[in-house]
Amino acid sequence: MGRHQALLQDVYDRLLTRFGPQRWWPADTPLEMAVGAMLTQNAAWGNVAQAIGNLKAAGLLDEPGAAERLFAQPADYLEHLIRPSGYFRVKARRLKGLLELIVTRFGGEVEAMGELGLIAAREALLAVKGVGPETADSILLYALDKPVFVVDAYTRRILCRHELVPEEAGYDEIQALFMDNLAADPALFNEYHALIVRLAKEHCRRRPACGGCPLENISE
DNA sequence: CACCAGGCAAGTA
DNA sequence: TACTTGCATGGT
Repeated sequence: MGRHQALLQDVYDRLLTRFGPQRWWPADTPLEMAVGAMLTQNAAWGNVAQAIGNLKAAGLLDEPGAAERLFAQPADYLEHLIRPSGYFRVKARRLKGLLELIVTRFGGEVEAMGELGLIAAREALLAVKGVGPETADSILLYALDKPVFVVDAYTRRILCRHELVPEEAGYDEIQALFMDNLAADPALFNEYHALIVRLAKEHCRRRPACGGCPLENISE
């Protein structure tokens, strides 16, 4: 464990006290979670929710057999349904790639990926075009319950602002800060990431300095 | 109107 | 390897 243990725990405690448990990921099934992870890339969640709503209304997320059914749809139909989430042509293609992995290697069951273990599952996910570190880790944590910390743009912004990581820090470096300083607990990582997103949405939207921010005056 | 949102890969030098 | 650009919608 590193030397920022107490600080990161303090930040977590403040966020949890302020906002309460977030109960993430907002999805009914592991497949819906994975689809949402793809669609939310550089997109507002409200738009993603519309896209997911379209998929549900079309019956394409109803288990069992949802992955196979989704995978079987023509590209232009998928594009049409996910259109509100933006980048719809690229995302339809990428979603297809993720579904191919799920269907052909795991019998259409997202959870079955967990049997590979953390390292191998992450590798398999990252091999899919359109799945980068954040998307892979989101699926590992929120669908497979693996102890991985998810780093997103908010996490980076907050850490930089409080000078806990350098501006040029890479994904792995930021992830390591959390994972080297906290117990490898999926429930903790789950809640922590969700709380960071909540903080960013609620508080740090267009505010030069975080007045009244729960993270004011954090120190080592 | 401009700007941004829970990224990622392809193109360029 | 390091930097830049394309992708696209809907809300503020």
